[in-house]
Amino acid sequence: MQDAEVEPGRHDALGVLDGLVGYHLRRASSVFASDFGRAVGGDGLRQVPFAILSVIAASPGIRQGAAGEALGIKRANMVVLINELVEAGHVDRRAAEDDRRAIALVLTPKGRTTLENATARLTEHEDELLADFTAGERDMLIGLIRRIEAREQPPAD
Amino acid sequence: MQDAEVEPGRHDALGVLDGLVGYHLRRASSVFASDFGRAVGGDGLRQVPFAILSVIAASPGIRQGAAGEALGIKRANMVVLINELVEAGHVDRRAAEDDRRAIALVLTPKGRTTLENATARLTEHEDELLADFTAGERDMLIGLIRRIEAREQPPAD
DNA sequence: TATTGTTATACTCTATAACTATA
DNA sequence: TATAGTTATAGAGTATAACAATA
Repeated sequence: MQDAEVEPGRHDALGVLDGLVGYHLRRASSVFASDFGRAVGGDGLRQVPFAILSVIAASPGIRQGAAGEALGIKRANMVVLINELVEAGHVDRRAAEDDRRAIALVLTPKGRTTLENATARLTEHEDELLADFTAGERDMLIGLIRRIEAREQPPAD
Repeated sequence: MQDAEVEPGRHDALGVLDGLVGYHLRRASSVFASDFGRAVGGDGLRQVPFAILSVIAASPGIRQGAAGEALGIKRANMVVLINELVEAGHVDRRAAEDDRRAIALVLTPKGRTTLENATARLTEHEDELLADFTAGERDMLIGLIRRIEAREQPPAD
């Protein structure tokens, strides 16, 4: 069994990288990120601001810090992102009732429609991207990914 | 069946986001990225340079452009990354034999040991991160992710 | 003292356009 | 003309440290 020369086409071109789950997750994530841009990027909506809109819609009046925590976004970075969403007319800041340091976030009507339209288009795009997945495979995929997410280590902060 | 009030703990805190595969891939990818830092970040090695080392090791003498293409890295960005790896003593540039415009990349002995050590530690870390996955589940995961990677759209460039 | 939000700043990755030298 | 590499630059996400206001 000699001359096992492998043509460096497709797989083995990556070397040890091909055996690492982290690398494949990174590339797959990038595929969805590009698709996100094709789906709603024309409206200037990006992944992170969209995620923030979704979290606020799910918990109206949520505090800025809690919203960031749900998404793994640091407080310092939330400030700029919320500023952007407020200036775009998607989010309103309100004073938190019980804590005068805190800020409660709510969606504006514009923010709600932006979220709804983007969600519809994103769902279409994801369905297309996963067109050759059976429902079972798709559930399996999400289930496996969720178990990885659960392994997240809390940041030192 | 009333009073189906859902406590906003864990899942529903994300809203529509929770139903999008792209979001979960992004977070899972981030979990592995953080773990990469814990595994080999102390040595100053990052995900992208590590990936480049792996590709060069798999195809010694590969051209700079081909290495970037295998990893989805644009030519302009490869320049800086290769500069960094050369200055770190991990990579040597050689003239391509048949094309005087091109550059052939090879690993130095130091680059090889860096790659080997990092790979060993990364494999350990991935095994730990995926400790509660059966071998079948792990194969299933990689298989599903690869099918997503295959959906990548070529950049306009 | 601890927490919420803020400012300033730096690093990494990615993207585009214009340039050179070779082909 | 087209391609391989380069330079310059900008955008986006993330990270840390220091600060003010409030708890």
